[in-house]
Amino acid sequence: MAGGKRPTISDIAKAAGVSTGAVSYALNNRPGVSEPTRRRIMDIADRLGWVPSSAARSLSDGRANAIGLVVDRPARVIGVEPYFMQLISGIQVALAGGPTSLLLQVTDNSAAELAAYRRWWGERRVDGVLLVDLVQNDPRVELVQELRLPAVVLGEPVVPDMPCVWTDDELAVEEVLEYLVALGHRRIVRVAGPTKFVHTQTRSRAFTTAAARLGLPDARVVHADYSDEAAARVTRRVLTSGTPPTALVFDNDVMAVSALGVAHELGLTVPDQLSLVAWDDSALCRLVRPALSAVRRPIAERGSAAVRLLLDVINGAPAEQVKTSDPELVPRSSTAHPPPS
Amino acid sequence: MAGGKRPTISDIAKAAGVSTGAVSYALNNRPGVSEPTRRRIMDIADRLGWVPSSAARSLSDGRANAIGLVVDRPARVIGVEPYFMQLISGIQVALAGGPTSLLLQVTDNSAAELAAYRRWWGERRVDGVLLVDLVQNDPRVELVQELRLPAVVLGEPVVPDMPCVWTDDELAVEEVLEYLVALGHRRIVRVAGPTKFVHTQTRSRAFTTAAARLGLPDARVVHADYSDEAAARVTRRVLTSGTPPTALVFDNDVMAVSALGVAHELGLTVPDQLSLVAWDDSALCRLVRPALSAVRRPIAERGSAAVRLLLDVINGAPAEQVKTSDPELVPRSSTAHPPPS
DNA sequence: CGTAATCCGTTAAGCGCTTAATCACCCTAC
DNA sequence: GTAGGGTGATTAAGCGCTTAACGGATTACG
Repeated sequence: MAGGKRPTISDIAKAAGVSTGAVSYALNNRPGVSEPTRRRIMDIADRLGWVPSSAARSLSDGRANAIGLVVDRPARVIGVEPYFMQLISGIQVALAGGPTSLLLQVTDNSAAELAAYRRWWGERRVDGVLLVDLVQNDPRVELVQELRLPAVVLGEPVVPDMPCVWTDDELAVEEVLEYLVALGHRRIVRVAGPTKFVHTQTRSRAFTTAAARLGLPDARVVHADYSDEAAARVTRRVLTSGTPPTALVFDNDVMAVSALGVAHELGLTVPDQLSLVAWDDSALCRLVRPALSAVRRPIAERGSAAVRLLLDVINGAPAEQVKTSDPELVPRSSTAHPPPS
Repeated sequence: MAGGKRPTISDIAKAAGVSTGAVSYALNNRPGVSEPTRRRIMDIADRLGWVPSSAARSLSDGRANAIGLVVDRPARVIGVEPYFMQLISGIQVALAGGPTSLLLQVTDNSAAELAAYRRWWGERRVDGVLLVDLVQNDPRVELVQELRLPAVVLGEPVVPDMPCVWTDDELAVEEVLEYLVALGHRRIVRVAGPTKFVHTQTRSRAFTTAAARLGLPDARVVHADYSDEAAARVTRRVLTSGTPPTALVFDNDVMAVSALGVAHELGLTVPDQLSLVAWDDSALCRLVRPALSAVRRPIAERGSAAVRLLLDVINGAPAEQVKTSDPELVPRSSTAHPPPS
């Protein structure tokens, strides 16, 4: 309680009249001390407000009691996306109560991200890491395998033997397309995030496949970078093309909202003349007028599940591939029948 | 480079044919080794890919090389506010390159936040902490002082001897009011965040003072909790009262956007019949139609400055109170002359 | 030429904790 | 009566690094 001096196990040992070894056994609930002694030691420990020094513990047992997350998105974009904060709050839920802390780093390029993992590993600062936004042949995967650094991917199981937590996005893509088709749409364009991301590719593939199955020859995918500027540019181009689509599906909320502005500017009313669907539901989607129909994914759940899996993997569990609950389309006011053509 | 085995200084010592002490001196750029030896040692060190073990270093020099940030906002709200992510990205900028990492925790009640600080201190896991969202007689201030845990407040200098980084919100409040008055508004209501926060009080006080100075008897402050639901409720009440205001000033972007929806629902056009100003500018403000006039604060700058100050304080520097650059009003399309009454 | 100062390096203790090895007892079994 | 087997404790080594204290060799100086 008092400021400055932190009690150590040897303070406890002195107070209890036993060796530090006994204190350690007692405090860690291991055999080697009698019940009365254990009780006495524990009483003294929390009377003194003892908390184990993480450095000492790490040094001796090799565990950092921390996991790392690095988010590689330019500062410009990072503030905008609610995704990460929701993810982090999910992570915390799974971490709460336990001895493990979260180390966070935000970088603005992939090299810095790799360097961060390497440094954390070298410093023995983390027991494992979470990997988000996987790209094709992601160098991080190679790195963590080379370093034997336990890691869990937040995303589809594309790397064999790599534990991951994923959400069935294909299902959601199909649901969205079927929903739009049921409304009468035939010309649908998907405004995707950067091609490099695995999840972008997954969704695009699912989109193309489902479009073929549903007989939509005009369905296509265009790319932007998640920013509102790029989305506006792309949307404008698409909407002013020869035979413009009647529905757009976006890879995040910001781009969808941005498109709403573009539609307005072009004199297109949403949803009567143009339907819009956002991915990742958010306050943004709810608040905007018209409110955006969106695919809601269990983001916090992903975070929690990933942490639990990572902690297991750190403890030597086999590399599972965990699926979260399914995403669902939340229809709001940005989708309706297409105008009669 | 290779997986599994991390080199230690004694590996380096062996390779260089010197003692570990010499290696330590060389690697830390301290006197005690000759230039050639130092160079040889350093070469070997980075050929081996040596990185100091943070646990070992902490244990021996007492430094954790980490700072902590705990954000106490309910999960429901956290994802929505771009504030924290921007803050974090500012924090990272100041941390980049150095040996210090960021430990992040999200809690949903104040007791858990206190417990987190206490635990980090006990575990010697952090060298200092950042305090956000100060409240009146904040128990965290007492705690860090009692523990002698270096801390920097992100907010106004209300606690003497407590280092802080603040932004001149009063100035911004005045600017906003003067701007609205210049447009012709006389009935202005401020929709604030929770009263408990010091920054809420500061702005409210500034608002009341400036309103008096400008001769606005009807100016008043109502409170919500930063959420869109609460804001909608409050806004609806205010706008349907006897003599409704012609301009509203909000404490965050989400509430302002929410109000936009309410206005729409009540058949009030923005900005012609109602002017809206958001605090903290964001993509949300830019993207919404009409785009919201907003007060832009240098949030990332705050984060960077706070980290720099905290690192100084940890190194024994005196408790400065640093002011960031001033906030500025960014006028957009949500503010205009009030309707002729 | 003897002594002091300087330079470069080694030794060893210590940071707080874990844990294998050991030990001192007491109990039981044959 | 002694070998064997538990208990419940202590001892001590070790995790990787820092750093005060020490020491041997070289150089400077009166």
